[in-house]
Amino acid sequence: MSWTDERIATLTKMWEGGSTASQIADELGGVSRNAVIGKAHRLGLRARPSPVKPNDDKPEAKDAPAAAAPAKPAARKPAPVATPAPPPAPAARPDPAAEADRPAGRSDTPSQPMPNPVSHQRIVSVGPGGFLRQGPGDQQAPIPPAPPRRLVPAKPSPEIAGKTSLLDLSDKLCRWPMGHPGEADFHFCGEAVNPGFPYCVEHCGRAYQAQLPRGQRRPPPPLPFGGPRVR
DNA sequence: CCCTGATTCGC
DNA sequence: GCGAATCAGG
Repeated sequence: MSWTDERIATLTKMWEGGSTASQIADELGGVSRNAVIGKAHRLGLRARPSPVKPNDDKPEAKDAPAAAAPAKPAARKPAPVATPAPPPAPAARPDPAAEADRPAGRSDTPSQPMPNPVSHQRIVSVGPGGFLRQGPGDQQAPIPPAPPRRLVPAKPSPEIAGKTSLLDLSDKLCRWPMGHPGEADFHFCGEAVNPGFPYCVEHCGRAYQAQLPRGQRRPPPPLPFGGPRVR
């Protein structure tokens, strides 16, 4: 397998989206987890919570910096090269620049068909309500809402009028979330449930989907990544 | 053991 | 450039 533009794009999106190298690997198919990691690094996509080497940098203070070089594993690295040239490396490098300059190179032809984001069913990473599932290490804003200073009887906003709110839910009404929590018009489906399920028939179709065996996932997947929120 | 990403190095 | 082998932390 070779790294085509599309495969690289998938890799990039999934990597930045927080998918693990393993997930990316068997999503792409034909490549190993190592291959994905190797490629990701070659692409310059690095920096993401690695289990190893959290990088503990507290060098100077009063220690001689010179004696820190040959620490331990000489078994693999011969490298007898005498290169005592420590470049000052003055330029600070802002990382975000690397990913911002991509629009030109893309093959975004108008013939690209991706008209129906609703019908995609990537089970791995999009949850009900359209949230992108991420690893625990990837949470960015742990504290979204500033708590109100005074509790007030939650006046129903105009947007929610007639909608099924949390308090309206019963085991007869579909609990499928519409919109996103925190938004003014967040509510629930409210249709009559599919008996025995928490959702109506339509949303049961969204909630319960067959999981294909690992190796058998569809090879050319419509990407969930970059795709709009499903609603 | 399993998982993870990082790194090295022969190809 | 590629990726298996290896390392190392969770």
